[in-house]
Amino acid sequence: MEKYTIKDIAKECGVGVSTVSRAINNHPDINPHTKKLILEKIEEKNYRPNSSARTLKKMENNTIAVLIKGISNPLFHYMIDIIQSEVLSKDYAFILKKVGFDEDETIVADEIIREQKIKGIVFLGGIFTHTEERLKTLTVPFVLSTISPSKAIDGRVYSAISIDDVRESARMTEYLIKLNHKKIAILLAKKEDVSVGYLRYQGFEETMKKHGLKVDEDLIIYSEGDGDLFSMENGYNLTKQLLSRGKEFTAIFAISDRMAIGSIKALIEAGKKVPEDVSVAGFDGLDISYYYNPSITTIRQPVEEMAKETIKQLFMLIKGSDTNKHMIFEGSIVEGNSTRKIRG
Amino acid sequence: MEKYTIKDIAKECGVGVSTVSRAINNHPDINPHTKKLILEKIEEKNYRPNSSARTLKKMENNTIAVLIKGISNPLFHYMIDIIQSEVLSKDYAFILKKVGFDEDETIVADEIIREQKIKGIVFLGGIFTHTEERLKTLTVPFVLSTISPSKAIDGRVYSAISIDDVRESARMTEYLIKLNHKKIAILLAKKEDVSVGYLRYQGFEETMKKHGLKVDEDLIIYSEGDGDLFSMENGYNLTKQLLSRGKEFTAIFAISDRMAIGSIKALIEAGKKVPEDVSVAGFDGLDISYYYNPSITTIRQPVEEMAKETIKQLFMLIKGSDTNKHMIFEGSIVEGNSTRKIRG
DNA sequence: TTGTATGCGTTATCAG
DNA sequence: CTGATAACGCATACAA
Repeated sequence: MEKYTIKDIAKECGVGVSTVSRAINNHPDINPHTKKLILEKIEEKNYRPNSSARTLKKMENNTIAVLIKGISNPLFHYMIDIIQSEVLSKDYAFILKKVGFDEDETIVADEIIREQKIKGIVFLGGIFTHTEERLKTLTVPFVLSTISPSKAIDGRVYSAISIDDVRESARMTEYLIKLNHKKIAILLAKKEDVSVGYLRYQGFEETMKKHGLKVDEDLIIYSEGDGDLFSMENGYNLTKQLLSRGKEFTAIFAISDRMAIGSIKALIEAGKKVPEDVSVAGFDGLDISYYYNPSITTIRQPVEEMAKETIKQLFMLIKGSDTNKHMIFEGSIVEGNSTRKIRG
Repeated sequence: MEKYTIKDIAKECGVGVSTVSRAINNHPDINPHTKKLILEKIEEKNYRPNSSARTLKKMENNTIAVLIKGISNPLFHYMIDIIQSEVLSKDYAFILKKVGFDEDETIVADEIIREQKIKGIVFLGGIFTHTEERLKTLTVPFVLSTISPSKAIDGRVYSAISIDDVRESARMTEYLIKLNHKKIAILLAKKEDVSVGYLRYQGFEETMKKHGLKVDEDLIIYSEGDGDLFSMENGYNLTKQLLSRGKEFTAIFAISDRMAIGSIKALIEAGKKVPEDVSVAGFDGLDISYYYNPSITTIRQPVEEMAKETIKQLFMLIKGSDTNKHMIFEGSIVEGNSTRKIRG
């Protein structure tokens, strides 16, 4: 009972182990009758091949690992759902691994690759802090998903699925400006951030300038510390900081929906009404942005498509393609009740 | 480069493989000098032992698997965080596996056990639909976490960490009644539910009766269909159903915070104000219940403690304990602005 | 303190 | 179509 192996199956069926192996792995050259017999016995005894022995022998492991940075980001839940089912439908196993905000995911990836001989990796979330050197050490195909590429690194060494953060941020900024907002505060990630945070700021700044509007330094709020900077809590704290500066503003652009929620909370606590006194915009297009009160104006990321494309790209690489692609998806404004047109 | 094994290390160091193995596994009987030499070489070559070979040889895999049903439930994110770090701190590996709502997690567990020879399992979330028979097939220690035990099954065959859903639900009902609410609608899971959904209804019903209040059949809304019934979307739909019945009510008790959010959304859309026209209460104590507008009155589950206790129990079982425990944690009311006192 | 040899459960090769 | 047997990489009993 304790260990029940292929040998036991073979013995009980009166055949050799290789025959059993053939039955398990759907090899063509096996007598259908014997095969049926074996499979029935396997079913009866509830036998399952030892995966360690299997991967040891085959020196390959049909497994895709998803390394997720920020498991509390609801944006990823759909994606995981889709990715998992896509992976399983291709008869690959699926590993989900949470990476801490202070961990280097390439190191985690490297360990998994060496230890488990997996076939591919999806890096989900986090910001782009990888050096070209480190990316090159990854010996299996991988795709960066919802992680904006860095211009500093040769794009040919990695595949990425993302939106154009600069463009989408500009889109939102345009929208706010069209509503006559001129004094727009923005809640950002860390000052040193070179990824999502920086890109979204860039789109904001460009658009402001394009419209001849000045970006007031005092209305730019950077995050500090570690942990999940895109959280409600951080949005809440940043907004309190903003309010304490005493500067006038008519709109807040939070670079995530969750930050926007925290921001609205802080505003309400301070006795301000949204959108009557202040308009607040988010980014991501989470469900909660619709269900929040007021519903939040946001940029919707096409998560389903992005998840599917992530897997598609990954499998193309696994199947031998050697051209890394950077797929940029288009977001869209979802108008909520957290923003309003003010007098110009 | 492609495959770099313990043999290569041994060869390059001019020692035998067993010596290398001893160095890796911190065996006592090894010359410190040789050990240092070997470890340096390992570092230099970035060698990592093949985990398949390892577990195959040892026929054991120091791994804990968490099978999570409902990855979008934020309640679980903290727990996973804590569980993962607790597990890793004990030098066990950690596997996270998402189980679909329509999947039988005991079957998934069984597969992992047989294939991967893991040491223990945490079932996180979902409802208790396991038969005693199936639970007994599980050959490794496991703990049901945040899953309310079923009275129908001999408690000695499994360990469980949970709150007392009946008691906590009663607690919330008491609270609403104290605010003079008499016509309370309740949003539930499926009618056939024998787990969380049923237990929370039971606490509600008992408390209503205790106070001589009648439970109006028309104010009980059951969910239908599959998928995540505790979601915002479902709360939204159930509330629309409730409203369409045209019955009078002054409060809604949603059995999850997310349902409560959906519920409030539906009420607002219908032109009702929360809490002025209708009070809404949730259950779970998610962060969002604080950040929502209005903040939501809810029952806080002590997730940190529960997560820690889950792992503690699991490891006690792994270490040889054979007494299954059912730890019941106490929740607490968190008063928000979604409920108010009405005239008695 | 060290090296050699064996076997963990499986798949692949090759001879029947 | 089938069965014996050799690997896969590692840990360990045993010999040195």
